[in-house]
Amino acid sequence: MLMLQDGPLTRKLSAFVALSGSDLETLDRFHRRRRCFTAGYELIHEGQKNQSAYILAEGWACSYKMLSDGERQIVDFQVPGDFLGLRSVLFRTTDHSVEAITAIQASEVLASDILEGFATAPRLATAVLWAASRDEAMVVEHLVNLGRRSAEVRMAHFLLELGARLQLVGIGDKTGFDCPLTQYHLADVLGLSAVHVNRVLRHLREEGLVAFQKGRVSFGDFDGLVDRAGFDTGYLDQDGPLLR
Amino acid sequence: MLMLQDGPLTRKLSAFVALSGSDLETLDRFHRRRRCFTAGYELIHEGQKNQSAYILAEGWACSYKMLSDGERQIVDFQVPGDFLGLRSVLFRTTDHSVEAITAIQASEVLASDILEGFATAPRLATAVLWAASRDEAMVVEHLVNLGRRSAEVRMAHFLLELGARLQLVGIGDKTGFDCPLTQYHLADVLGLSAVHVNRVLRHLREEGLVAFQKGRVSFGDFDGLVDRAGFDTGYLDQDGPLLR
DNA sequence: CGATCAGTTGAGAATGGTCAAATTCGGTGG
DNA sequence: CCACCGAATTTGACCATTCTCAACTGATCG
Repeated sequence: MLMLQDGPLTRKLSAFVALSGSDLETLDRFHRRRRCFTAGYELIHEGQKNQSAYILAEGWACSYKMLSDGERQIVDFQVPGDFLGLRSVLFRTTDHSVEAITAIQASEVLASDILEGFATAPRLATAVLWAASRDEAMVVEHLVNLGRRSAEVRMAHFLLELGARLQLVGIGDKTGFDCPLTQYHLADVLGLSAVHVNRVLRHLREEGLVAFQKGRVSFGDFDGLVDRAGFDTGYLDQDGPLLR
Repeated sequence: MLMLQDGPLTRKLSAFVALSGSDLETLDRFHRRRRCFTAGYELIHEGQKNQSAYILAEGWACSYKMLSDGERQIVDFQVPGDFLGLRSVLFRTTDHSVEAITAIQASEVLASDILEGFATAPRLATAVLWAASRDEAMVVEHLVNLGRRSAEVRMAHFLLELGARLQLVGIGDKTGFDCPLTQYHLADVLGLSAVHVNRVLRHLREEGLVAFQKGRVSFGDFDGLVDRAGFDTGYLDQDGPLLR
């Protein structure tokens, strides 16, 4: 038997579906085309056609849309173990862009890899669809965040969600996590100005709930923060998919 | 050959993929379990398990999440030809609720219907996946709407999107469409207060761009409204799916 | 040692929310 | 047909959150 990779994607999927040896081999074949990109590189461009997808192995990325007035709305961040542009590989054009936030390593996955892989490893297929469904649930939760929560609650909720995602792939724990985002990134994902992000962070820090400083998020009072945010992990830990 | 139904879903899917006779027969079998629900009935409840999905044939519905403080964020409205809870049928639990806005007629679709149907009619499968992908793109666009657009632009954008969707299923045209939504519905989808919704509507009406009155949306100056909203239909009319 | 970029802070302005009170409208019972 | 009810809409006054502009600090980097 081969030495199989044990990357963050494997770790994430295994938390929800018990993958067989053949599933793991198929998943391993997804990682043949390893690529490196520098921080700021735009991997996927809105409106472009016939893109490939990637599995992020190392570093952070974000998906976003630009508006005509030059403003940007970040839809979501991607951390190790996440897919980049999975939907753009199944449908010809993509409706948003994806760029690297840090220097990243990612495996390029072709549409044919996915289609063939799913045919031979149905259990893997359902696991990947589960992950895609979770991503969609997160987008919906962001929508609620933007529509109905105050800046401070929004920030608290966002940091908790990010923490939960990172724990799942073994990065960070209850005390906090390393985080390469700038306050401008937070502004663009939360629909706030960078100035207000700064004020909100200060307030949360002064209350001893979370500190966001020098590339690290430190939870000072985890339960207090959960309470403040009204954070319910329900949308993150769904049951496994239908086909067992 | 049977007399096949020609509902709004058929109409919508046919606009993007040429469905064969056998696709249409399979699609027809999705419509065997016709149900009626009164206005306000909650078809799908957040957190519930093993739900079925529905195809909306007549009337309007909305999907939403409630917050702990009693506020509501509507994620999207569903109009004839849309699926209700498609994702909740493939994954065990659903992360949001769906309720009927008007009295509605909908066909109940079981997970087994979908899986069997997709096996025998792959072209139909890709068409349905295309529709699901379009729905996802709309959620992302709503996210951008909430995060980065002013109340007035948000409203304009929303009404234009709704108009475009309804035209596709043959309800309404460039002059406007009938619309059973209250200003409270608009507030809950746009993340505004009902009072402010009213003010924004008055302003748009006074400028002659759109009127929202007595259950009808009338476009007074369609091009002017498109301009005001920065509306770009790109995310709605994607190309057909990969498999032709 | 400039230059640049992220972060920080203050002052004033604007967008949108809250509260409260009319007004309109569709239906419903008499 | 009319009176009445409740829901939806409309408007005004005031308030809160968040934005914008502008300046300043501190770190990093060539």
